[in-house]
Amino acid sequence: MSVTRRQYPFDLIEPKWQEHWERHESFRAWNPGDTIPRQHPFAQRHAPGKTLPPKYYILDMFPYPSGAGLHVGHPEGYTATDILARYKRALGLNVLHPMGWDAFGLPAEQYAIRTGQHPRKTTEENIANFKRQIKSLGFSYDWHREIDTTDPAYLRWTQWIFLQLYNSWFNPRTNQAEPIATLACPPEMKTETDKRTYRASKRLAYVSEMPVWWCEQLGTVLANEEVTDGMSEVGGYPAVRKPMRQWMLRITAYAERLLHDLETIDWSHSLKEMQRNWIGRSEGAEIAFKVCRAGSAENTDYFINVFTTRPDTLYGATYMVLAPEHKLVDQISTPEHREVVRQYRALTASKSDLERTELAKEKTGVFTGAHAINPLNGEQIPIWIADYVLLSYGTGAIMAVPAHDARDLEFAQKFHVPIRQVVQAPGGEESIGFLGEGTSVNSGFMTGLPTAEAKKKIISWLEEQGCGRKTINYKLRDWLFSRQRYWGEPFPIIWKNGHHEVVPETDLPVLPPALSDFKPTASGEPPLARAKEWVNLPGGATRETNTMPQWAGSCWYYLRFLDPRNEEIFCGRDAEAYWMGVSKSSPSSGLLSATADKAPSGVDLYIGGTEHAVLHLLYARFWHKVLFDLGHVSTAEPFFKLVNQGLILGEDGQKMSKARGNVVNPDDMIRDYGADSLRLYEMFLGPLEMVKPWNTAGVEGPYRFLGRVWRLLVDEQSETAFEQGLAAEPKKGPELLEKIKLTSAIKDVEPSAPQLKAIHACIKKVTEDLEGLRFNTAISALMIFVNEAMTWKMKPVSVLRDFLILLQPFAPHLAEELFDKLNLQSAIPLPYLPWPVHNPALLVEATLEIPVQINGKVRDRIVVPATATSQELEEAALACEKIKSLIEGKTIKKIIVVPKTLVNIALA
RNA sequence: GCGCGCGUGGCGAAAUGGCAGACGCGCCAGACUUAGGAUCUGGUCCCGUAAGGGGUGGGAGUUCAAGUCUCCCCGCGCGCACCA
Repeated sequence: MSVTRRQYPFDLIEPKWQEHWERHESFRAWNPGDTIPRQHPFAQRHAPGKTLPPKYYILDMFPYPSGAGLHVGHPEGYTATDILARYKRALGLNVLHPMGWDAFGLPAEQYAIRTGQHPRKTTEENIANFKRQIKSLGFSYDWHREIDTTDPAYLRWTQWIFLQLYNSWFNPRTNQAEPIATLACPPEMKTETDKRTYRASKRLAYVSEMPVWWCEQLGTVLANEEVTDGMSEVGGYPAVRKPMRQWMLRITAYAERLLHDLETIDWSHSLKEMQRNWIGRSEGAEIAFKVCRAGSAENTDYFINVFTTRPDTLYGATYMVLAPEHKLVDQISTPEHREVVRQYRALTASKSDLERTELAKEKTGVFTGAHAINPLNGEQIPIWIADYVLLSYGTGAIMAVPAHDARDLEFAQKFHVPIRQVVQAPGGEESIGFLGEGTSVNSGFMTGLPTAEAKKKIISWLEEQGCGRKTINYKLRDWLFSRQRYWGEPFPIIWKNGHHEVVPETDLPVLPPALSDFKPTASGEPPLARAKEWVNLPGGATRETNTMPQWAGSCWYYLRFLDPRNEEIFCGRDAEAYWMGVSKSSPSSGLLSATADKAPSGVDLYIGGTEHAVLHLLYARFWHKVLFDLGHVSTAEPFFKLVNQGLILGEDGQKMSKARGNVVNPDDMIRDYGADSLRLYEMFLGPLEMVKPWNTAGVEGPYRFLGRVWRLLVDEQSETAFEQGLAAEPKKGPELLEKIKLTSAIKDVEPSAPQLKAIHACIKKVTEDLEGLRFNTAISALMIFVNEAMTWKMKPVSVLRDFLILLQPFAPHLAEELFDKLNLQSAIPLPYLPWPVHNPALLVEATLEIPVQINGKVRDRIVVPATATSQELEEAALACEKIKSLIEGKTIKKIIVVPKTLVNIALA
């Protein structure tokens, strides 16, 4: 490829300016209290020593540095944020735009297992490659703030935050996390052991026995998705559910706040919806059913609690179902049913969650022989177990109302359980199988009430009787936080005589031990358990050998960027207050975005893919709220505005993947067209948030546009000389580049009215589009300007200067090169020059062409002075010959005049 | 099944309820040129020689006026999915 003549010498221009920015630390962001060197570009615009201008924190989702390197999807979001970062800098804001590496993770570890190379080594290589690629795109990151989650200086604070979680409990009275020391133990707890156990049960980080899939042959735990029919996907070995000691984080305590606070942040509707869905709040009631003891020798009373969103249908409950794993199954099953129950439970246990929830599966289940008493009418109803009831949701037991629940209906029909209608559907709809709200029937004191009323009434009745209460249930579960992996943060925890204790803060970081074998051990213990001398501490204590999941490092990285080299604290208080605090919009400029006017807090703009819609974004919000409660950060939410860039598909319209062979490598694009063209094309492709297919041929458009910009300013003859010189001595490129002169058509003269109009129209459109994140139409406005300016015989310097400021965020290398050649002796370097402001007066037209419609169809046009009144417009329209002939003999019903826009004549 | 989003030229796409198709790709014609896969100029929604007519997935509605608002249907994408 790449035999065509280059549009302009981007291959010389781009490295030159990248090196320039690096040498001058052009994009270094300054913290309060920093001494800003006088010669730094920032100081040329913002006098050092004075208070910093308002901040703007614009963040990318930092990448996992995989071995595959960047694909063209990465630079989509990165280019968008870079354009905005450069734009906000030009507006005079102090911009924080950092980049780092989310470098713990499974691929590095698996690669290590296969090749015996230490993950540290491959991670370092991958980071170096990612960094080279990202730098070759000319992004204005502050590389002083680069962070790496695997760096001991970073993971130390990840561990520190874990300790904050560990040392806290959630106080439901204050609805926030508080230090564990404030937790009063119940008076009956006398011994230290009791108290410790009680506190352990309340901590935000706690230990729990959890069943996980364990595969003996592979020597590792497997995810649910990796197990089919009790066999491992890989290799087909048997896998068993094995309870293992796991660390959990009490995210469920924050369910309500995580849900509610979504209303305070500016995220897309669909993203918020996904989080709401994940949290899965539903209002209903918990109802206790007493298990019949008729014929039983035991004295114990058993109660089964169910959760229902439809307590109003209690009269319609004709049976109950427990999840097969429910604790009470063994106790309540009658002797003659024990064997079938045992068999059914064994069958269920061998299935993966995936299989159990498979669609279109026939309902299965067995009768336990036991009955429960409906608290409302004393009726005895059979208790079944069935795998359509999940232990993990609600109470793991349901009251089945087949008449008004699709699943219960299916089950009841299959097993011939009675079906009793208790809700009348509105509008004569079929009532059996009706799931909506209607009117209660056959329901005692609820009969005749609409569903909402019936719910209230039954709940207060249940509460009076003491056999039920109103509850809110969440789908959200506590976060399983431990992994049996090597390449992750070790827990800062030690075990003594069966209880856990923290590693003192002063002993952080706890670094992973040196290992040569990263595989899990045969016993199911994490690989860290192999490092005996690391695990065993003096006095019989041992280290926790699980590690944290990959999410840990990304839960707080945006905070470390604020103060990345601080060794005293995870993030300095002043830095946090400045960058995360409410930004004060400058009153002098109307150009600050609407978000600034709405007084946002936290990260001002966060751009990244939808793949993190729930996991990362929910986990990070959770950690942030804990830090907020404990007084370590000043905002309740971390990311004020969040935008998801749309996926870029391959040329075939399919998702880019190695297997399909449709991956486009940015390196190739940069080699053939340059970074500026790639940046421009990525943004020109379509709206940022839309999914859109890549088309390499399409890069030609922006590439030619940049070629036109080059030719708009450069002298043809000196360029020919450059080309010839380069052909003769290719090594002298950089030197020859400096000799290229600008065209003599560029003069320091007053622009003409049309020239002013062209540039001011461009300023207006580009500015408005940047505020609205409409990069594609902003670029189109730049193209329109250049297309017109190409026809000018004389090119005023001031107009080109303004244009280059507008171009700089999009194509920074070319803009810098041409700006440099303009030789304006500007004290302020291009990236810090004030953004131009358009003058509306210059855009006013003297005359307007106004369409004249009849019944909404354009029939003619009139040219009128821009000042024409509605009356004059109407008269001019009616005076047209064409219009006259068309309305001849017809009755005019109405004439609509939209000033400066159109005239529409409605005929009867 | 439920929720959300989207359907506009050959393609990527524009369009505060007010002239549909800006800008770009591709294509066609021409200019310059030894040459063109560089550049420049013109053209390019459909039917029609034209006048004119039709046109934003389909159907209805609101409106002087609908790609845009409302309802129904069809298609595509994403998310959740036995969530009680």
